[in-house]
Amino acid sequence: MYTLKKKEMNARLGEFKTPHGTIQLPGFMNVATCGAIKGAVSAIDLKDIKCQVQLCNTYHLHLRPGDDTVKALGGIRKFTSWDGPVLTDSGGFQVFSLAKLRNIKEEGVEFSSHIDGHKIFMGPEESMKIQSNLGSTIAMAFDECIANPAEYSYTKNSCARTVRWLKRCKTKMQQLNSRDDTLNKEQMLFGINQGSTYKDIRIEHMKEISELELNGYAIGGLAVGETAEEMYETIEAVEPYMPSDKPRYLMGVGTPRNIIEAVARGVDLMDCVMPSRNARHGKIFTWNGAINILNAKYERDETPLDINCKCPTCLNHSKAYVRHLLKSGEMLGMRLAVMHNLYFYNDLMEKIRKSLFDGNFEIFYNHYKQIF
RNA sequence: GGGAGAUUUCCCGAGCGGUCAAAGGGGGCAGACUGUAAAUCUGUUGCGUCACGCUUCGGUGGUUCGAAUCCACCAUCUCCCA
Repeated sequence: MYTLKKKEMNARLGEFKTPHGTIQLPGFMNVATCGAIKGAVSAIDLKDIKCQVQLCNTYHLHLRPGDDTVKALGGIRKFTSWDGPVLTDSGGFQVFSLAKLRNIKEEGVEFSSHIDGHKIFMGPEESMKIQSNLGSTIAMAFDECIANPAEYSYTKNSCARTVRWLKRCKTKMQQLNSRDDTLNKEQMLFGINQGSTYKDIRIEHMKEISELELNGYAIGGLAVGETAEEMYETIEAVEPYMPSDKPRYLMGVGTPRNIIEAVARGVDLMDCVMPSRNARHGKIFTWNGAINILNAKYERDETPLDINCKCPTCLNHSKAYVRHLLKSGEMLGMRLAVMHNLYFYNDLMEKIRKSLFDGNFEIFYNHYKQIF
């Protein structure tokens, strides 16, 4: 259940009660695609990096270890030893990212496994079944994330299909939630808005899916090649049509700047691989902008990654040490960098919430849009 | 003591007379990364007044219009025979 506590500009301070814990909004979801945040970060570390929600992936966990296995082991939360909320992405994004390995039809999508090439079929029913087996807190609707740029007519047809798929998702989930052997009978469902950068299609699509009374609504298909300005304009166009009593989730976004811009436009939830992936590649987020810790100038820098950061890495280690570990290919280097970046993102959300609570989000926004 | 082979740009390693400032790795330097086929990918890596010129392939001489590539000697290393 979503509660709006305060609003400034279009930004919403709120909270979202789930059976697995309350998520303070605006919030960031930490991406653990295969059941772990890449970079050797375990669920027992998540509290230290202020993580509220984990995001896992239907497609990946279905392939390995298999959603039936996860179910047999008590579900994704028990399996990973994380007792907080988990959102599972539907596999819809893989329709986009595995473009060369798939074939889209009305019933669903045929993939070739990226692991061994074997054929797998996933449609709305399959995705819901898998997510039910995983026992996540929130399941995402199975959608098609359209590549950018996209033809108008293709986009329109695809969105119409995504609505049909969404209805099938809802029906299937109701069925699954009422079964005795279902792990999480209160599993929630979020719908996903698509429409590329065509505002009329976006709005029409949003209107249609908002009628389905889902637990939350996501904006998908952004940050896939369009400019940041186009992304912001798309959010602005769609936002008035998103139910205000439900959480709004902008999928797969983004940079710290993208995040404050999205929050300022009424977005509550985000997720992105950027903090973890960039950390593995040496790009470190700080309150003074991003730095590349691999740069030679940090070879003897004894200061922490960010002088103002209270993460486990910054409290204990220097730039020089993290740089050395990363350069040497030591796993610890990735771990320390990933922990920092994720803490930074979660801390960013916390500071956004505080500024909203204190009534100075606009000052915060204007200040950090200069830096990020 | 005799015989065979090696020595290449930071490292490893191609090259066997011109198209070689010299393949390919590694390392270095820099960049990218947005619901993770991503511990990945891209660029760059002798010097300069940089669409041209200069100096490099153990050393010194030599052959040739032209040498990292051929010859002689020297140095160092490896292996085989005594």
